[in-house]
Amino acid sequence: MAGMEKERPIYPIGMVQELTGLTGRQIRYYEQRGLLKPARSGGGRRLYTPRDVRILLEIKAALAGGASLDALRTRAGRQFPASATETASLAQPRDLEVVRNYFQETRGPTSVYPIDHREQLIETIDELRLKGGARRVRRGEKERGP
DNA sequence: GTTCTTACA
DNA sequence: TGTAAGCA
Repeated sequence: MAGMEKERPIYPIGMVQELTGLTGRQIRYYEQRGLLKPARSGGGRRLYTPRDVRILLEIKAALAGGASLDALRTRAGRQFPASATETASLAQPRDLEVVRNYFQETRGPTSVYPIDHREQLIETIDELRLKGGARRVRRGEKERGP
């Protein structure tokens, strides 16, 4: 069945860094914050599944869109990430373009990201942008950095 | 050589 | 978050 592929823990953190473009520090930090729980090898090494990689990419995109780790952690408690709609909803209306741009232009890291999911995400974002109207960023409002 | 934990700028 | 130290 679709979505029932084997998700064996196989990637060492170094590989995950290459796949996501995140630093080991960030990856471990997100785990510390409860967004991930990778398996461990006998020697204590972290082993990530393809799903873990997707989750990290979701986090990266959501964070770029202005979402907070706490907001993401709330979702993680259940079945993070879930859907494209949910990912898009994590971003602030004014930052939807940032998230959309990420999924639209990102190359390497998305080699492990389901293309259909990405396209669905972009469509969802476009819908939200239209529905939410062309809300503009208020001048003087605090910006979020990486 | 790679990853891990802890700690500090 | 980055980086360094000291291990496994």
